[in-house]
Amino acid sequence: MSGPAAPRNTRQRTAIAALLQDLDSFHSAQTLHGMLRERGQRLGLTTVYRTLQSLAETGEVDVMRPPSGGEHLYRRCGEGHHHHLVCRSCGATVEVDGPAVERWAEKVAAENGFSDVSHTLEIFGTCPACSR
Amino acid sequence: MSGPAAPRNTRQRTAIAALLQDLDSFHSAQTLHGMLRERGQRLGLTTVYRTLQSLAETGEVDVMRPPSGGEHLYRRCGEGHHHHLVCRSCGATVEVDGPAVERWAEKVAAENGFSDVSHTLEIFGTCPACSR
DNA sequence: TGCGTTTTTGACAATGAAAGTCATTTGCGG
DNA sequence: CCGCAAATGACTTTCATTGTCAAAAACGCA
Ligand SMILES: [Zn+2]
Ligand SMILES: [Zn+2]
Ligand SMILES: [Zn+2]
Ligand SMILES: [Zn+2]
Repeated sequence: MSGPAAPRNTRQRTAIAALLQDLDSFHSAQTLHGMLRERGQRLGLTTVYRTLQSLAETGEVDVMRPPSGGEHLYRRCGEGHHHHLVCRSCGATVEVDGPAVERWAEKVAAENGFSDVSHTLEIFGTCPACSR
Repeated sequence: MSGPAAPRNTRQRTAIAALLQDLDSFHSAQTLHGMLRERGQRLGLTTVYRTLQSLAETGEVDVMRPPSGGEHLYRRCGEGHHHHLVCRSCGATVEVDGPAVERWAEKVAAENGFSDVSHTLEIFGTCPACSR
């Protein structure tokens, strides 16, 4: 009956979590790994991949796949369901909520007899700083 | 001043377009290539990739990247902006419209000073046929 | 604090989708 | 039918991500 064993507190996992706390935009595993090395951390890229995956599974970080293609991007986000307004140029991200959208998605799915419904929604644009 | 030269009418391009007309769910380049070969068509995978990319650029097909990861999926869709309600199990797809969502996205972006706005939105679920 | 068990790590190899290469083929305008 | 630019495809390359497995580290317990 014991839940799914909590991950152990390793130096690497702690460093990754700490870095994500400091960042407010989405970054790839490779970029995060680079940042950590610059900070003097010694860890493997494989570990970064695995840890991000683990954090994503428990909902501690959000994952997004940019429509333009390329790597998966990760960001430490607030609790609960939300969406993102992301700057295409600098990655600056604003968490947004849309209760009406949530209801609309549920309704559309129900009308078509779909069950077990989820959705993805991201808004992209150029942020004020970048449009100068 | 001449527009961007129209693509030539090749046997391969015609076959790909024709196959997409017959299908109503999203499929990967590899899957489409396999289907075409089964139909007796002789063409290279590279050509399928290139043609799908070309069709996507002109908006003749929609591209989606499943959140679960994996290959890009393509589907011949109706004109104009719309979104998709997709069965996670069989890929069955319903095109859906949400004018209110469009306005909401615009408003959220405007409120945050973002310009040049676009968005992605897909709804996933289990279709009636698959939930039997 | 020392031990034993189990998880985590990381260097390296393997995978696989997608893009690049380039010689050959082919559509198409004249 | 000619000529040329675009398209094709077998092959190579790229590169994000996952698999492997021996060594290292965490943690419950004595
Ligand atoms: Zn988020
Ligand atoms: Zn939502
Ligand atoms: Zn289905
Ligand atoms: Zn829309």
